[in-house]
Amino acid sequence: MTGQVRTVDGRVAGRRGQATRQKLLDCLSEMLSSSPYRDVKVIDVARKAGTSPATFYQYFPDVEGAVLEIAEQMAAEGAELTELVAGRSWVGKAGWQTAQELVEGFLEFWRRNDAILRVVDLGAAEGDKRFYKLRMKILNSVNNSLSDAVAELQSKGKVDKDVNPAAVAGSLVAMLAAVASHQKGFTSWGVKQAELKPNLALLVHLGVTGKKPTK
Amino acid sequence: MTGQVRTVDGRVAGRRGQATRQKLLDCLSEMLSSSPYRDVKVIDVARKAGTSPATFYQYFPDVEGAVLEIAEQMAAEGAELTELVAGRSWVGKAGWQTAQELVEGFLEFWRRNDAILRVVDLGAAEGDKRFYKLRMKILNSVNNSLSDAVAELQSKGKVDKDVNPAAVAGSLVAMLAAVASHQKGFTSWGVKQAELKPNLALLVHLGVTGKKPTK
DNA sequence: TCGGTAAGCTGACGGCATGACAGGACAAGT
DNA sequence: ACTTGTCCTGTCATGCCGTCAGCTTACCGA
Repeated sequence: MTGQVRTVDGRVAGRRGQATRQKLLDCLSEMLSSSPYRDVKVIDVARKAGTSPATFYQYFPDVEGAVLEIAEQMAAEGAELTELVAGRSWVGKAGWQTAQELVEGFLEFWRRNDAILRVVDLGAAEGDKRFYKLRMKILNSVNNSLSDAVAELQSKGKVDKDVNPAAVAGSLVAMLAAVASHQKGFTSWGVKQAELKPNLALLVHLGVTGKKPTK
Repeated sequence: MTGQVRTVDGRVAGRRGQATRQKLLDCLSEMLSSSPYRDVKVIDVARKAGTSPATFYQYFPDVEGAVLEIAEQMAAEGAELTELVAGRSWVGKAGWQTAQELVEGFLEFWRRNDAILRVVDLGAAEGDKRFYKLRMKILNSVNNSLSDAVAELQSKGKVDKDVNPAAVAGSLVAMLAAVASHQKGFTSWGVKQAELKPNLALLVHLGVTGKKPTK
């Protein structure tokens, strides 16, 4: 089932090959963190991995292809985001707790993977379907959970009927992602990291429930 | 005062030179809309403008430099965003109106300039100070207005004291920008354009005032 | 009208990244 | 030792980058 790892020309990769491949991915990942996407060259990645450009092209069609691979791995790990929202309560003090933990976990995940997420975001915004589906895959768990929570509160009459749960959930998730990408930007608006989180949590809680949290 | 337009090697650009320069910028702008940022080459831009790569380098240090120029022009136009928020009321029906018009105007502005804004966003996220300041310049008017609005409501006791106006405003602006960049993404979550706007307006209103709008 | 001067443009070039291929090195089984 | 298939790299044609010298064009004052 788990499709074997293959080289570009169709051979199956053995133990050594997979190690090389992974090393290339790791080095690419590092490069993405330290220099602008536009300037990341195959030759640099290969050099850093102690191999040659030709080797890189044996495993990946181009830089973009390798980035997709890294992103795919990250998306798999991103399942951890599900735990932040699945089956949580959004009423009373527990609701405030849920919002806080969601914000905390989301920002942490984004910070840990910011370099690749930046590129995924760019690809998605440019309309590349592969990146775009990947972005959905990563955000889906959170998005669906939030959407369900809104829909449930709505069915109980606690949220207005003309609210579209998917739209609200998507917007909140987009907000979290954007703020995470530009965390540094906030400091120059005089907002400290620590202050940011509770305010974000407040917005999430307001968006989901329509009410201020009880703390 | 208005620093004369200069070539890279210090000459002042005359009428003809400025026209060429602008043509290059226009063509670059077009290219950014139609192909991924990473694949935009100087030679393509030059060809499209009916000139040679050497001419491009006469006016700009590199692609990034030219993009900054385009973004700068756009930031100047972006003053129109100020009108969406300056001196508006956030109470009662007028408040709902303000939120709606802000969302509408913001999305429109972003859609019109999405290609350059994508690149600015990327540059800012990568930590490039020039892009980062540019992004602030564009968003500042909206951000400051929202921040002021929250602070005012706060001083009247209508918003909790532990809310940080700048953090809330910044987060809302980031949300608007992110949603605008990924508008297409929402359609595959089953959310239509037309549905998106009122829900965004709702979130903005909730964030600023802490209350549901009266419609 | 006629230089003189500065603006404007380009051909050409060394340098480097890309992407493809064929062939050599290596490990594992027989 | 020999075979087989994996793994890596040297090499090469191609194409973009970024620079420079030098040519053309426009403007201006005498």
